[in-house]
Amino acid sequence: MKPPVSDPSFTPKRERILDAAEELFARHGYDGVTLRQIAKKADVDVALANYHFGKKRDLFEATFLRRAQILNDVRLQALLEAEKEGDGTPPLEAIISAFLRPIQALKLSSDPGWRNYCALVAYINSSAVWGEEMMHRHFDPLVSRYIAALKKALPNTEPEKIHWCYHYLSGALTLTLAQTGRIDRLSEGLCQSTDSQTAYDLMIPFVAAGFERICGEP
Amino acid sequence: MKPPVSDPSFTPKRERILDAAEELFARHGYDGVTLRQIAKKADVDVALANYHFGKKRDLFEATFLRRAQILNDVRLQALLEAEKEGDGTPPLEAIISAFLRPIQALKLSSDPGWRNYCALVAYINSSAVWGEEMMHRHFDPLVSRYIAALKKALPNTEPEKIHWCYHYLSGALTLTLAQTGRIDRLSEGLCQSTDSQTAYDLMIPFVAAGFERICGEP
DNA sequence: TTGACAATTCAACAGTTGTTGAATTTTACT
DNA sequence: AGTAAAATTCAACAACTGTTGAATTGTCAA
Repeated sequence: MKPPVSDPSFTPKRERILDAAEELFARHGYDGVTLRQIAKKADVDVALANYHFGKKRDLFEATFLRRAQILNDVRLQALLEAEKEGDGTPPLEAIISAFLRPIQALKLSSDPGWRNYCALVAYINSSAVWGEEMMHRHFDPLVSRYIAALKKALPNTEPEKIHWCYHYLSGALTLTLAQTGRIDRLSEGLCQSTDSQTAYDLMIPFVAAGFERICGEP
Repeated sequence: MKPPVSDPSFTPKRERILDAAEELFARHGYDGVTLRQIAKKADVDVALANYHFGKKRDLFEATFLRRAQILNDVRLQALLEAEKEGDGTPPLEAIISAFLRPIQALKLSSDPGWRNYCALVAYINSSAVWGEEMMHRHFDPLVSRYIAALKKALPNTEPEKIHWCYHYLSGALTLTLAQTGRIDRLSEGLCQSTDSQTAYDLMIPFVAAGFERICGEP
């Protein structure tokens, strides 16, 4: 029962609560999950969630925050590397790759928890109740850096258009993260929601072409 | 208290329940809304929802179904018209327009209920629990016709790619319908979630360019 | 007016919810 | 070994949930 140096408040059961909450919140949303369901899945007493995290709302936020910083870090690193390679102004597709590839990498990583977390982010981003506040506080600071890079890569473009294009990108990504299984049904098994490789390989050029059309670059 | 000829089971309070359910379900999701909240907003007794619709789940489905047929109808008409103008094989952008413009038109219509309904569809489409089954049953039959038209407009393209491109289109549309207000914040007021005109004017060429890039047409 | 039937409300149920304070166990340090 | 603190469980609460059957009101044709 040794805590990792990084987190002094580490506890196995505490972590299991977060894992269970991640999975359940991602699938059923905030109101679709009870603390007892979470406790049962984590094989823990109900009261323990309150002891560690306080109110249900705080547990939800803690679940969201646990991996948010990691995601922001790998994304920032990808953006910085793209800017280094591009001498300060990387080409459009490199910026979009730096935005999407880190997510793909995390989903393909050994930790299966990232799949649930991605679905959780999709839920939050689609929700008018949670999305506006939480995404803004914890993701928009970095997203603003991507927007700035896009403005540099697409000069002479009204900022308004760049924001709308990012909005479409965000939508395509969000539905991909949600993994609702609808594309599987609609394509009659031809495509799979879980096929991250194809999903991101095609999303990047798709979105890049959209940006170029709207923002009038070659 | 005269029922419109079209619906023999019409009742003002019944309709008010649907209106209230539409607004609340769209914003807070299925589990985030109680029957008492709906009844209160509709200024009606709780038991009346059960009398008219049965279980809560049935009320949810009835709310979804009320406008689904209308949406499918106007969309089908738009697709047929595009096919007529294009001599059976309308160009790519005409198909995408036939898919998106009807929604824009409904949102700009006099009935403000369509705004709530669009957010409800966004919620359902983003949900792994509801999306797979309900969207498949009630929307995919028509969507398959759009897919077929896309295949005709983009011959020599692997169907897999067309399905993924439609998936990105669906994602961009879904986030637009959700109207979470995030683009307002991120753009610092430069763009508004409620600005359907710009949202769809830009979405159509954005998506068309994406299709062309992936499916290799001029 | 009466009588039927639909629409609506009233009252109440059994089960579940988030949350809390006290009791118990485990951990870590001397 | 002993002890204080942290971690965990136990037991219970008041409030709220969806749902139902009986009672009341409204509607409209005979």
